[in-house]
Amino acid sequence: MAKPTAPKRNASQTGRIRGNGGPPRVLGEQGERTRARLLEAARKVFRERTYPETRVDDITREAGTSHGAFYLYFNNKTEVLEALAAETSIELDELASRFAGIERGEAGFEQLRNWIDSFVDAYEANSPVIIALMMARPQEERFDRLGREMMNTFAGQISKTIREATAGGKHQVQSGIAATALVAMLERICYYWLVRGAEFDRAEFVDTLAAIWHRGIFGESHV
Amino acid sequence: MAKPTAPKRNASQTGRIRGNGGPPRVLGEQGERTRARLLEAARKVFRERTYPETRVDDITREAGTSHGAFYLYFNNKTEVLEALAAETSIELDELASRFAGIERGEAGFEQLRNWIDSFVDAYEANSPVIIALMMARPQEERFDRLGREMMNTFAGQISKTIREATAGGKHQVQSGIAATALVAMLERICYYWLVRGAEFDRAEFVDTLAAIWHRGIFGESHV
Amino acid sequence: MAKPTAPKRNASQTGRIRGNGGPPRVLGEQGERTRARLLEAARKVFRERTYPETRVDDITREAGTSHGAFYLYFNNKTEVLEALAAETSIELDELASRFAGIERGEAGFEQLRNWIDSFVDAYEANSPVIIALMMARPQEERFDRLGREMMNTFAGQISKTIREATAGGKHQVQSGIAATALVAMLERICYYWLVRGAEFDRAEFVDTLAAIWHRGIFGESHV
Amino acid sequence: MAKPTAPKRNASQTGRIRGNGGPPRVLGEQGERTRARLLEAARKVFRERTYPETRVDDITREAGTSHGAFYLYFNNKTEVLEALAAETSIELDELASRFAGIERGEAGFEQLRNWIDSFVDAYEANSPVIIALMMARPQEERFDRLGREMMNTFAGQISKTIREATAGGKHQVQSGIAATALVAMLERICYYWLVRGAEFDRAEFVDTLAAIWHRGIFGESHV
DNA sequence: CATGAATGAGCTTTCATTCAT
DNA sequence: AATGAATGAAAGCTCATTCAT
Repeated sequence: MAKPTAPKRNASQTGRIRGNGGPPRVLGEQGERTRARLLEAARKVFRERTYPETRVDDITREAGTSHGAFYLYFNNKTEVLEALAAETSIELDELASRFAGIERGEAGFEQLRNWIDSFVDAYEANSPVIIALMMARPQEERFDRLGREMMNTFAGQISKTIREATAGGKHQVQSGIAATALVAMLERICYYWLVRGAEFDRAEFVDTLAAIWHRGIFGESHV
Repeated sequence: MAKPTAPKRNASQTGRIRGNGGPPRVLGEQGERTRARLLEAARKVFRERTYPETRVDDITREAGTSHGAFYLYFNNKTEVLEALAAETSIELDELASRFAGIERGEAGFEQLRNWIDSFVDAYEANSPVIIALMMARPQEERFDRLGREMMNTFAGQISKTIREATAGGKHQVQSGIAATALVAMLERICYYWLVRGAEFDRAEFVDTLAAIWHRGIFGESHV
Repeated sequence: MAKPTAPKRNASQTGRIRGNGGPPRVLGEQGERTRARLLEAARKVFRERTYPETRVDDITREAGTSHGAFYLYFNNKTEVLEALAAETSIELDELASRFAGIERGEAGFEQLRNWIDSFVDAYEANSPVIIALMMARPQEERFDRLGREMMNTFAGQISKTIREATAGGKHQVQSGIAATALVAMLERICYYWLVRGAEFDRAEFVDTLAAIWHRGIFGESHV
Repeated sequence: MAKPTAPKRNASQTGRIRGNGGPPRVLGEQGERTRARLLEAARKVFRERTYPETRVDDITREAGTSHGAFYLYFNNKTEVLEALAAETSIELDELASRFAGIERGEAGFEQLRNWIDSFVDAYEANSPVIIALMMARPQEERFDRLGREMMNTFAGQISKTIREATAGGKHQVQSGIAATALVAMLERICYYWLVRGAEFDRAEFVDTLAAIWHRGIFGESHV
């Protein structure tokens, strides 16, 4: 009875909730629940399969919705990641801001250990998103940009502390590079540990990383 | 928008040339040349497009061969990467072995600078392979394993040096973790710099990284 | 890129309001208003997007109703067009009937001009419906039939006049074919002009068309 | 074995024959045959189902090839129509050029009959393409343009003849409008007759159309 | 050795229609 | 009378791999 429509390359400006044309359409309670279910499912399968490897069907299957429901709440797969990234971003920004107070000396070391401990938690909780953003190919502009921003926010905070700390010393360090390097190290080693399954002891892990950071920021090697 | 399927292949991944049952077909001179051309082409397009984003067609087009020729020399796409990885592996092993002699003190710092400088060169030359292996998902067993091996070889060497250097000092460092962390740092920051286009000055870059490594390996932060 | 499916509907296409079994639900005042709003919205978006390209959502969005409301008043998309076609049909029938009086000679030419002028107005007002019906594919039985009927009603009237007018003359004309041809011409050229944007001057347009009709109906070419 | 690739929105520049990036790839004999088979199949199913209603699968099924083969020769459905349109275009241009010699008077009437007879043949042979182009929605730029061009080429030729013929006479005709109108008439009435199945006698059809054209171009109605 | 045509599973996305509230 | 969430059958397109020549 219904006459099939000719497919259009340039998708019509339709879309009910995925507000391509109209206002972003406020979701009802049930809709909000489904959307949340989809996000949670996405987070889970991204973790299991990696973002690029995840199929929309993996998400809906996990969420227990129909395939079509997905496109009721997101225009495409990238949008889910963006939504999750927003949450992650807030969490990481907060973490970065807590770096501000890190001091020199023994007390600082203790603070660093705690901070790194928190980083590990945050990484574990957000790894699917962090990884996706950190591994974004330059072609994926959105994610590339998000990834850079995340890195910059983070490294920026560290950089400031390094700049303040680095009074003199023999082997000077460029604070921007050093900060980026330290963050990169933290991110990557968490990846090896938590994702790729390297076997480290958490206490040793935190201690060691804290030590390297401490030396990298405040210290100068004994000559 | 389509994910190509892996038509059930019972073929093993061994043979250097197709026909996995017989003895690894020996290549004539012309065959060797074609194979080399394909490898070089692969290296080039992997750099431009990333391994997972590269299509077999991209490689053959670059190599100027027919599409079918590819499967004359490789059983599948993964094998090309493996072949390239073998070359990379040798180069990196050699680099790692040169780490053995790194000493304490000022002289060691100089050695470190040179070594890191070499690392940067090696990274630049081999980035497509390194990245592919470092980003391999656990599901991709072959690459996952190769990546681990690469990392282990590398970190193992560093680890030994650290173990020897770390006599005492306040904040003890677990040499395995530290080594992995330092290598991870080096790999990742090269990625940001050389692949994702962060703007660092090479001299500063090398100096800063050398300093962090030096402190991380030999040093203890001033308290 | 997807063609929506017609989930098997056993429902007939009759009822003015859903629930095809019972008597055609009488609408309250509010219902009548909503239905009218939907019809008006449909007419508007059909004009902008073409009937087959219009999504039910486009209509409800324009009408400011919920998506579901649409199916409260129409069994499916085709029914809206049918409803609009009914209105158009009346208007065109009336126009066709006014053709009856067209006379021979100079006076008739003037009448023809006026009549064609009215046709242009009617076309402009009803183009979305006319186009949809005229372009209906044979598979779309309903529309195909409606389109034929519209054409027949129209051409029938013209045909009669031609039959009466064509006394003798050299090149005989089959009145049925001629009438259909003239109507087809009028419809199509209005389409080029008003829809596809050909640039014609209205006065010239009406004069020229009137002349061709006049010659076609009454005239014989000078030999 | 093969690692599925992440889908990319911006399709890679790949494509072997469909020369999206490289040179248009010359087809071998077999390829040429398959391409021809696909074109012929497309022409057939376009006729049965209408261009917009035709699915790529309909074409490949008819051609007896796999779905993928289609995309080996055409980038998408529109390209097939374009390819067919090129052939049609040549045929129609040739037909239009043959209009040049049409004369006044009785001889001209005979010429016109023959010409219209040829038009009917050409229409019958090319209806799927002609219809697709004539019904192209303004949004489909390519087809819209092709359709206009076709119409202009045609009407241009007629227009010239009308301009030359129209010496004086009472009811002046704007040659551009008249030409477009006559062509539109011819196209549409062929559509009703040959596609929508109106029942006309061919001889009468040709005679009647020729008469209307003759009067329209040369004649003036008897007053 | 080499070619290039062919295959087909599988992915993303669309939208008419249904239905619980 | 109205809402808006959910469904699911297609459609277009991609590309690793196979194979006849």
